[in-house]
Amino acid sequence: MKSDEIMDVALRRGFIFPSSEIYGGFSGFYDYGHLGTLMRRKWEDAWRKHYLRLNSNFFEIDATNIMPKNVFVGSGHIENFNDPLTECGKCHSRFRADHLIEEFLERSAEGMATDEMSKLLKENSIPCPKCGGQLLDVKMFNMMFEISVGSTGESEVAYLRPETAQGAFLTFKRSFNTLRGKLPMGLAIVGRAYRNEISPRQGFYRLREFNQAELQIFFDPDTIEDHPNFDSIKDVKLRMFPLQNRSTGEVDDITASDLNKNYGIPKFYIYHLAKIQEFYLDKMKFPRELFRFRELSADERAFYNKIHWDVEVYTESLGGYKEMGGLHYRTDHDLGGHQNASGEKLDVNIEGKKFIPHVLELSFGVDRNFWTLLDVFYKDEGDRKVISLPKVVAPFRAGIFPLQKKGDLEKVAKNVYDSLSECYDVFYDDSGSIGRRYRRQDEIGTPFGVTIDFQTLEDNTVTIRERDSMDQHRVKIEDIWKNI
RNA sequence: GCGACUGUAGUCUAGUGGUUAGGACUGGAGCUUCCCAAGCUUCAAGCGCGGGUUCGAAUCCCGCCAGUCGCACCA
Repeated sequence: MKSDEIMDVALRRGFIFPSSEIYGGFSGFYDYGHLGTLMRRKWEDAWRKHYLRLNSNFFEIDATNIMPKNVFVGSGHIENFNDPLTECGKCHSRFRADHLIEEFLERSAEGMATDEMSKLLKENSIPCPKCGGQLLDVKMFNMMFEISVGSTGESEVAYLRPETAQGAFLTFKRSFNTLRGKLPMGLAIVGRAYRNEISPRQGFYRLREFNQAELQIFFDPDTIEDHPNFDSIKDVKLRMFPLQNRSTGEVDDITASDLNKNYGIPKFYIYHLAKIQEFYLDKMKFPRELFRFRELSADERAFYNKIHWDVEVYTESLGGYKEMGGLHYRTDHDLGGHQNASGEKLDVNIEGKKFIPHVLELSFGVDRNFWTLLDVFYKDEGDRKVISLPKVVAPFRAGIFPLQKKGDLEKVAKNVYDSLSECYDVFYDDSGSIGRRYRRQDEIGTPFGVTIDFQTLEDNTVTIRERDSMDQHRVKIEDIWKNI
């Protein structure tokens, strides 16, 4: 199994570890080791570089992970993240209690207390839809982690954020003012989010504590049909998997302008699809055929998302195309919801025009992207294992090797290491044969090896060895940086 | 959360009531002027956790934790 092989490398070399492992582990939680931390940071930096540069009015902010209950009343999470569940006493299947009541009694169960639902189930002898057995008491299952803030007694109910996005909506008013009232405005947050998954399967794919990179773009809905830079991407062929292709599984290459003309998707949305694809194909170097945008059906997407395509990458270890992120046109759902719940005016007034800005959300799961990079670029070539990570995300840019551990070689190698360390993460290794040291670096994705040998002492040149081709060439020490 | 199966160094694995728990790979130190996993010497590292049965438990029983699969869940 490929996921075992990747997990093997990840554990052995220090990408990720099960959390709290010496106490038996903790399902749905993982720690990042030294390589994983380097690599994730690089992915995040590449993400920042790519998306924040789309517009000079896009910035990163940082918000708290803990927020009071009312925030999630306003966001809708209290209502939508809180499912009343009942379990069959006989076959142990679980069902949404409110759905059963609505179905059997044909009455709304909205806002109904759990006690009342339990009573209704019992009084009307609503049976288990699967085996006819008796249903047990209704319990709320909340996907959010609830915590209490403050000393016991007067503590306030709060939650760990289930997505980073809310921070951008909550600071919208201040951010908009400090950025001097211009739209579009982008607020990015890269950070942790928490969801109390019932059963976090699939190893590293569904976590209870995870990292997100999200960009909320606030804009005037009247401008959605255009984007000032649309012409720059109008001929780009996008990898689209629309609903009507579900049965065939085929991905269509559709140019940006055709998407606009024939599919009626607004240019503002398409522009960002193109930039997302650029990130995956040009920056992350994923093979084109592994990438697609998947259109979600009305059932699959949240009611407030007017347009929603997921970003998917074919990930062998996870068994197919997997969601890496999504592009969500959320309209004024977020700011409108918070305006209603908080009583705070969140509309803007631009040259006499008053409106609540709409939101286009670019949302990515960092950990999933991290895992998928390992998956896509890992190869077992028989006599060596190699992860052909693109330079921008490889934990180390180069390994520095003195051919032998002899006085002068070591001294020169240390100097090379020190000077390259100024701009790159580099790794120094003087133990084992030179071949073994190359292989060690291949396995963690280091693109280059720099070897200091006896010739170096004569003419100041070193060997640069390239990871994927294993080719070597000599360059002067002062030219190394140009060659890696 | 339910059911089935599973858990021996970092990895793979031998061991079915009495073993100094064995091996391979990996890792560390050293030898070899060493450019693609050579070899030699040497060191380190393990029975998931907790109870119970027994004179004695990696081995049998129970609970927990974790993993895989199925069901449910995935706003």
